[in-house]
Amino acid sequence: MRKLPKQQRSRALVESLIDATAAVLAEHGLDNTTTNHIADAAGVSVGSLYQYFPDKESLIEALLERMVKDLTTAFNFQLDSQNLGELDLENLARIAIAIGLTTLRANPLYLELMQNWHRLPVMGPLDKLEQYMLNVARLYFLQHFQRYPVDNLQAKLYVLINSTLFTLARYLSQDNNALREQDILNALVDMISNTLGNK
Amino acid sequence: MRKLPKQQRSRALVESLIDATAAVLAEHGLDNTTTNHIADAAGVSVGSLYQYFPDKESLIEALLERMVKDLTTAFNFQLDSQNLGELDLENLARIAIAIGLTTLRANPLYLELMQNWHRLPVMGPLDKLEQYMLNVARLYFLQHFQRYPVDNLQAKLYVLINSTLFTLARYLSQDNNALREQDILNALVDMISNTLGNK
Amino acid sequence: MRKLPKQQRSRALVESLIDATAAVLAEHGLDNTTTNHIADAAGVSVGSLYQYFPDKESLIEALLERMVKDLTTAFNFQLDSQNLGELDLENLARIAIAIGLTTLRANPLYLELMQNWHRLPVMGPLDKLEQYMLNVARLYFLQHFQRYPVDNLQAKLYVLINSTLFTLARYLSQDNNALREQDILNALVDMISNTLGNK
Amino acid sequence: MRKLPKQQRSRALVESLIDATAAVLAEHGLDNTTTNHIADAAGVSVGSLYQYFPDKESLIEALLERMVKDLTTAFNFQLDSQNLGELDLENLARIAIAIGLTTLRANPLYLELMQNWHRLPVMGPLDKLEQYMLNVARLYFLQHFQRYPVDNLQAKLYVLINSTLFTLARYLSQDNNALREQDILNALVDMISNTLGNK
DNA sequence: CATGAATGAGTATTCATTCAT
DNA sequence: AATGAATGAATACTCATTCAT
Repeated sequence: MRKLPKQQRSRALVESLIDATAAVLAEHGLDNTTTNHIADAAGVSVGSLYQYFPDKESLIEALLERMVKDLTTAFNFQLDSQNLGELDLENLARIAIAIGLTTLRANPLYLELMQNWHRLPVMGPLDKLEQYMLNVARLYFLQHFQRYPVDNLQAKLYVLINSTLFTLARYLSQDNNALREQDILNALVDMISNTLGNK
Repeated sequence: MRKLPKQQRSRALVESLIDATAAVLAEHGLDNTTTNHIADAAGVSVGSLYQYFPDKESLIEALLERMVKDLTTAFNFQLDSQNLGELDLENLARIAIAIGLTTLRANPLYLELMQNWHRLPVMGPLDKLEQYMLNVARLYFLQHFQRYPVDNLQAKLYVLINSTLFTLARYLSQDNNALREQDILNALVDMISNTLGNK
Repeated sequence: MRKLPKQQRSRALVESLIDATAAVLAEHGLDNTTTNHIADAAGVSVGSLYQYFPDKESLIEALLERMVKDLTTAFNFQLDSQNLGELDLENLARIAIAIGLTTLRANPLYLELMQNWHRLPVMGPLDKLEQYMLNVARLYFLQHFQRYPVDNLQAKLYVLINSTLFTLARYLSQDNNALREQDILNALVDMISNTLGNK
Repeated sequence: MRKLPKQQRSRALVESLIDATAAVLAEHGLDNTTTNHIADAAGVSVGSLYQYFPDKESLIEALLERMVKDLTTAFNFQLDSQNLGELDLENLARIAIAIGLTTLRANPLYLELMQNWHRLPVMGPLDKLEQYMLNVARLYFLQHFQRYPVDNLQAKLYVLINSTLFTLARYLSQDNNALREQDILNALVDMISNTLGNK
């Protein structure tokens, strides 16, 4: 019972450092993000920063990991609360993408992050997101094999998941967009359901 | 008549600097690519480098632009030589992707580049490639409107083109891949033809 | 009576900190010897370390002092046990040097220390060793004035003692040595007895 | 003829950087000697410093090397000008030591250096001095073998040379000295001639 | 136009030391 | 007395860019 405070403080510090990383990243841009800035923004000394993170990269990685975790948490929550398993492919895809967009939009930083994703020094966490999506998708198809028998499923899932993730990322990172989000959303959903759905 | 030599020299110098950028990038990695290295590799002084390129980024940008140009040239060549206009959607997609992969593989540097694409300081040229593909695709559909009437064409093309480009890029940038290239290719082609083709 | 335990603990802690300093020094090298490492190795917090030593230098100084104390203790022991006073100069020198080498060799750390002596931040304890040797030597000559009347005794002792100490230190700190220890020893003894002995 | 200026400038810069190293070392002490200070003192940018020296250590090494070179040059000069070969051992030793002291005293920095010699990060150049002295001594004995046949010559020279060098260094590095330089000098000469001279 | 020596702002990281608990 | 989390000053080194020759 008396151990919690210390661990809580540590945890809080770690979180606040990731927050600070996000804030500095958003304000100064990736190139002007220094460890000293981050420490300042977190109201902590640089020394403390290095007590919790081995180097600068790991901070950005942690930030990305948090985003991925937020996304998967949001998905899991919906998967549990609604009976997503009952939905058909099209609606599932639509809802999944909507959840993703909502989660990203909920935290302005994540949008900033998406706008700079191609300059981040680490992509590792993306692999996790890809994996998570692949697993969820595989599970879904295991349960609905009858309804949606698919050739070459593995490759198709890989292609569709990466397509969706990167297309959304690119769409969000382009400022002036002639295309409406609704149309993009529809196109993505079409793409997914047409590729996987049997006709 | 006396101006040409000079312009030719300029042009040759510019090319050799881009070559050098590519070589240094491939050999030393993005992080150890310095302007001095590039100038050395090109057999030129740094000063001269800055005579032709305003900064380091522009060198990499030029390199990317060249890649994009190689790609579009290859596409154009095939588009002209074969009667691609006669092909159905599926075969067109398959051939287009094959051309892209062939062109990238023809220059080992381009593969290196793809493996580091997410760390490049510039993405600009990608826009051009996207634009080019969009234009070609639009043209194709203009000519085959009858055969392939498509709702929401603009958005679908945007989504499909970006999906294809980034999925390929990611596929090429992942070293150990459980998926065979052939399967990826098929999945991409399926995705494209199913999304655009009327059923 | 109740005070002793506390003082004993203090004493034990001080010793264990010096031990730890020695161990860390030997294992990580002078440059990677940090106060935190030392505290860890001693199983104590850094705070406690600073309760007993004002700064890092003082730890190394204490270590050197211990070495000097070990040396003088060994000398004293032999001086008492044998009747060194009865020996002639040559044998005295030979035995003294042998005692020194034996003592240094008995503790592997001391050898490490000698190999880095020129990088140690403190030389202070050396003064004490020099003083001790000077005193012993002076005493010896006081007792044998008749046998060994020497001009300029003070300066000669200073020169010989420093010569012996530093030459041995340098010899021990050079890894690959073409010269055999025995020859060095003989040369040193010759040097001492020829310089001080009357002819 | 047109190449000289550039090389001369380089050479001058190198020299001035070594001078600056010496000056900063003397003024701020070894611990507060930073590469930026040195560059400032040399009236040069840090970047330039690193164009000529790979790291900080190499600067100090160069300084020591210069001192060693000054010493050997002074010795060589005297060896040539006077017929040192004709001198007897005692006078040779006396003159050699005097030359050393004179050379060191001629440049106040060298004295500073001697006072901090045990804190210098490099000892390399000392090896060269030792070697030089050994060579000179060996040559002398080759020519005077008849007059001075010596047992165990190699070891004795090693011992005497290191003894002399380090004793002088230590003497110069001790501020308050009860002993007069003259006495030290005599003691050293006695030590050398008695150890090597046959009686 | 070419050169390449010179620049110097910029930054990640360490570690001796302190002090609130 | 003990702890160890927090501190933050301090520093070697890099590299894009400039400009005198």
